[in-house]
Amino acid sequence: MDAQHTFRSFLSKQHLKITPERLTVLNEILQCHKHFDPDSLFLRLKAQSKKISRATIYRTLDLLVESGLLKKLNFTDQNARYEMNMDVRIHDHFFCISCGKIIELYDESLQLIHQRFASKYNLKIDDYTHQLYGTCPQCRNSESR
Amino acid sequence: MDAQHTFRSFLSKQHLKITPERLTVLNEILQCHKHFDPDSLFLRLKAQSKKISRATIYRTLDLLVESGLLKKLNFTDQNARYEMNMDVRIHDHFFCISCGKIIELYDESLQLIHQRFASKYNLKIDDYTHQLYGTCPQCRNSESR
DNA sequence: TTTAATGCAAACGCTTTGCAAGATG
DNA sequence: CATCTTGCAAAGCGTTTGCATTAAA
Repeated sequence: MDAQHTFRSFLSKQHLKITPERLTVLNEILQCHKHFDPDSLFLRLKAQSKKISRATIYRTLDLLVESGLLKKLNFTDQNARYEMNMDVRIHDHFFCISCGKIIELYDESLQLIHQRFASKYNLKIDDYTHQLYGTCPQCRNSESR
Repeated sequence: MDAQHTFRSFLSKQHLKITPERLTVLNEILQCHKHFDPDSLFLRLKAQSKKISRATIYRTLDLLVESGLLKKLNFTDQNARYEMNMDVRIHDHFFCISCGKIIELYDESLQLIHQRFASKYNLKIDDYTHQLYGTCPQCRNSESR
C-alpha cells in the first residue's frame, strides 16, 4: 500500500476531506530529501508556484503524523523537523553541530535496551528518539586546516 | 569540586562576573527536582521573593550549559527542559505522554552502540539524547478503569 | 447543502535582544 | 573606572487559531 493510498484512506475514515493542498504536500514530501522542516517545504512549494499557506502546511503535517506516515523529530534547535516514516526501523540520527548534516543510524540492539527498560519499570513504549550530536569527518578536516 | 565552585571558576576564566543573580539561579537548581523548565524556575524564585527577570534566567541557563553543569533536554513539546549534569551517565529518559512524568534510564550497552556508529561513519560524538515516549503503569491503570 | 478546508492576518508562547541604569572586578 | 550584568519592554520566531470564503462530499 503506497503512501497516497494510506493517506487517502486515513482521511476518509476520519471523515476528513481529500483536498489538492493535502495531496500536494504529501507528494512534495515523497519527492524531497528525507528530512525537512515546515518552512523549507513551504518555500519549495512556493518555488514551484504551488501556493499553499504555511497554516495549511502545518495542519497537513499534523495529519500526516496522525496517519503514521510522518514522524516528527526534535533536535535542539528551534524548528521542528519531519521525516517520512516509511522505514520504521530508523529512529536514530546523528546531527553534525558544525554543518547541520544528518546521518541516519540503526542498530537492532537498541530494541533490547528498550525492552529491558520497559519490563524494569513496567512501561508501555510507543515511540522514541535517539539523537547523537558531534562533528562529521568533513567538518573535522576543515577545522584542523 | 562542587557545582558552586565549578561555576565560579568557569565565570572567572571567561572574565565574566559572579553576581548574586547567577548564584541564586544555580542554588535553586541544586535544590529543586532534577528536571525543570525555565519558567517554573522563574516562578519558584518569584515565590521566594527572589525577583530575577526571565531574561537573566535564560542567560544564566545558557552559561550553566556552557560550563557543563547543566544539560538541555529536548522533548516534543514546546518548552526547553534542563537537568543538572552531575551524574553524567544519565542521558536517557522516559516521558509519559499522559501525565508528563519523567523517568531516568540508564543502560551501559548504549555506549557500545554509539562506539559502533562512531567508527562506522568516522564521527566524533560529543553528546546525545535518547527519549522514550509512552505511558507509565499508573496512567495505564487509570485509563482502563 | 452540509460539513470541512483554505488563506489571511492576528495571536501565541517561548526565547532573545537593545538599551539605559546599576553592579562587579 | 572600564567592563559586564541587570531588568524592562519590545522584538523574534516558529507555530497556532479565528474567521470569512471556498470547496469537497
